[in-house]
Amino acid sequence: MGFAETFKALADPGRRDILTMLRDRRMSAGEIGSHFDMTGATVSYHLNILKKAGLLFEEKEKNYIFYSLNTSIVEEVMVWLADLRGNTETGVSEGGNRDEKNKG
Amino acid sequence: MGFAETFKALADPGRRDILTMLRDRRMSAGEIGSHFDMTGATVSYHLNILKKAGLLFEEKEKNYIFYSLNTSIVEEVMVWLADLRGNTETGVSEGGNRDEKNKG
DNA sequence: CATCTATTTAGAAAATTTTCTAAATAGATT
DNA sequence: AATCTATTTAGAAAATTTTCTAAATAGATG
Repeated sequence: MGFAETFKALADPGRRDILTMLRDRRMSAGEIGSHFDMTGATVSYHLNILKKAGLLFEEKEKNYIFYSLNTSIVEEVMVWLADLRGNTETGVSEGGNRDEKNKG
Repeated sequence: MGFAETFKALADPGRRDILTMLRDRRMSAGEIGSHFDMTGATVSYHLNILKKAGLLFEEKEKNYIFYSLNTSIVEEVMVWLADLRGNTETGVSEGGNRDEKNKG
């Protein structure tokens, strides 16, 4: 894993659309692909990018493969961003901030 | 702006390091560059990517250019991710979720 | 004003990403 | 077992990103 892969995966608008589609329910690769003007092979490529980034779960059933969103990775990214921003609520820094700051 | 540019900017480890360096204080291009094994021109390229993504502020002083973090863009990304994850606290969807879900 | 310091811009090479077509895999159906 | 359906893998072409060197800009200083 690693944030590089995750942010890279999130950088593509089509891949973000895929994640949004999977927000509420799982979908097969084919159903996902039907929303795009792309080859199935290309959709498969994008699904693989998202999967390697840890953003998708995969379940094989019959000849289908169903994909769903891994929200825990989404949350990991949010935590990283929250630390970058600086923790405005608590006045306490989680990461590498060793100074007196964040008065609140 | 747009999320594509922002996520793409965040995808590079060096660029994330730059943002982390700027978490607490502004720094000049040269000071930023001194932390990396790269040409000044390359650092300038990365700073420009971050700036175009909306992640940096720029202040010119003397012959220096100081960069600092734009936390409001960081927060916009966090909001997008929070919506993707689904709003687990309130049970109310901000985005395109029109179903009964999120029991709490 | 010559020139030094800080930084960016230009242009090209190298590396990576994205896309396609064609072929491979694998389970389902006849 | 033949073949149909869903999806992935392979390999190559096209597009984009990253990096460098060299040159340009711009303000500061002797």
